[in-house]
Amino acid sequence: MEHWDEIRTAYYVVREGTVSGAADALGVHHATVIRHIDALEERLGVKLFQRHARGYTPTEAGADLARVAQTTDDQFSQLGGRLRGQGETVTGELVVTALPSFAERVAPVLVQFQRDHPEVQVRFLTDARVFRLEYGEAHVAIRAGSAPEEPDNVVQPFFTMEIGLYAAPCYVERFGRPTMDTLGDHRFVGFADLRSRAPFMRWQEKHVPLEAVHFRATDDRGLIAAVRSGAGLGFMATCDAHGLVDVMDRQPEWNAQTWLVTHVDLHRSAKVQAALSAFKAAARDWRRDEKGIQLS
Amino acid sequence: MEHWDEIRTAYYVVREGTVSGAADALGVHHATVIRHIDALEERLGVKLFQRHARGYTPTEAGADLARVAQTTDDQFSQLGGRLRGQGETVTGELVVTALPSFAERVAPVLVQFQRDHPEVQVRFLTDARVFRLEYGEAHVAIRAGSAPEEPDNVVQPFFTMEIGLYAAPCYVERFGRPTMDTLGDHRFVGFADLRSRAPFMRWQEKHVPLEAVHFRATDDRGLIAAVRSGAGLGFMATCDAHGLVDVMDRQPEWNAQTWLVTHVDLHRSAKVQAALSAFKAAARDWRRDEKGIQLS
DNA sequence: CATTAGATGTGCGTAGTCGCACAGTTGAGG
DNA sequence: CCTCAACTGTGCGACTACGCACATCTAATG
Repeated sequence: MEHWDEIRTAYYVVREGTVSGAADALGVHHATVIRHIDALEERLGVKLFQRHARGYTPTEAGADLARVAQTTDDQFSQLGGRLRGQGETVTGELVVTALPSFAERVAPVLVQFQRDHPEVQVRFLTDARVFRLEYGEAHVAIRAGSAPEEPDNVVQPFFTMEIGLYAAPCYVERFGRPTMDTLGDHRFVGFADLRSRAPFMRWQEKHVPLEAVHFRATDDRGLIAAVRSGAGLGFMATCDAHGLVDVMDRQPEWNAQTWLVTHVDLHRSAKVQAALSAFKAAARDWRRDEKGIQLS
Repeated sequence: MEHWDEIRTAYYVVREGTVSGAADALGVHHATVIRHIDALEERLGVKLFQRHARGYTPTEAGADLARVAQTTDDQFSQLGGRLRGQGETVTGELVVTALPSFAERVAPVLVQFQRDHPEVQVRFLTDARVFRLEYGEAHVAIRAGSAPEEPDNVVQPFFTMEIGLYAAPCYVERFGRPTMDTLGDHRFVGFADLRSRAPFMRWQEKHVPLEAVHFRATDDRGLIAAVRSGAGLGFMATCDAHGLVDVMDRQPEWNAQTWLVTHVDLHRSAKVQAALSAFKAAARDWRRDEKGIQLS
């Protein structure tokens, strides 16, 4: 029971009553219809039709086949409508992945997105490991660092996370503020992973002697907690720094660029497009807010 | 949503997870599978799979399609089993048509056939008009007269209905028995339709003057009733003649040959074959009984 | 790190399938 | 009774779609 096209042909012959009518309805030549029927009967070893010069009348076997094919045709029609519409409606699941560090910034955007599109179910995966878009693990990934260059991934700039060098008030009270020349005299907080590719860490590696880093944390949360406790100077996003002291003029090379990454196969779908535009709108808002803060 | 074969291909890709696996399972080259998927996605305008070097993972659209195609595959498999088995099982309806004259002889055979095959529903159509096998009006037709020669009909001899010339006892008492020379002096019962092609009627036309036919009936039942009432001499089947007087030596040329006719498209099916063998067995029994009667 | 097995993707030649034209047949209608 | 229209059926030519071979890539394994 392979060759579903032949079943479809037989179904149309039952529906139309004649080979010619079925051929017209199918948009093929009537010789093709005859050949399909013959092949199907040959393969099944059962006569599906009684042939006469005025048309084909189905046998019981043919009528049985037509009933099954009828439901199949209906189901496929519905499916076709669903699939075609799926490109234009925003429904189903939206899977977004990001580094845990971005959770606080990204989550509100997703919550708002879900409110705007009540029919989507948002799944937000935060994990240190890199989810693979080409395996369908997520629709949208938020990546940091240099622009990803994997093939089949469409990459768009998201936002630049502004980074500053901060210290707890009690630390400043005790050790003062650093200058470019006195960096080695301060205590720094860094990442445990020495090979971190964060730009501010590259800067730290270059300008701060290794022995000046007295505290190392596995992730940004630990780093922030350490800085807040007065462990030393540490780089972090400006938004995370409330209550801390901005101890040095910000340098653009510290900033971490983030990217919105989608798989090319999913990028065109309306759902992903809607999510991307929501993210980009949020990024615009953030930029405006920062400028507002700067201006004020 | 035409091209059902492509849907089937996509379904197999979802099932197997890889294009190559699907190609093996389908028995085609993997290039064909790729082309089918590409064509289907192109036509639908929706990505069904995310491609990567280790295989194809379905998108939501692909998974949706696979669910529908799964049920379709199941239904088609069942259908295939049903249809293939249909050639070998004896179920469904069996439609037999015959002249009303044959009803009494044929009906018992059909009753027995239904007892032997409890799953068939017998429909026995008796009508003067000729049912057309090529339109699917019946599976088996019982015809009388010269062998039918329509194309696409397979014809087998059924039984020869032995015909005798009979009269009611009261008629014989009054007029005696006819000889070949005194036929014109007797009263005959015939068919109203002068163009009857029954062989005994042809004989009667040839040897009995028209004016000797004093009674004409539309069918054999009327004829028999007339003879029984003493209207005159009449031809009828030996089996219908109980209580009547066999007034003349039977001549073979009176006998009516009957035929079992089936349409070639249905002839090979087990159901029709079973019905035919039941009829032929019955005919054998009848011949044996007649010979037994002759011998006794 | 090199190797290998297994996967996707593409150009090319061929084989299978389709469309066309014509023949043959049936049923309807004047 | 004759004509006409519609349908089935078949041989032939063209074209599509298939299989093959090769290139390329990835992940796993030693």
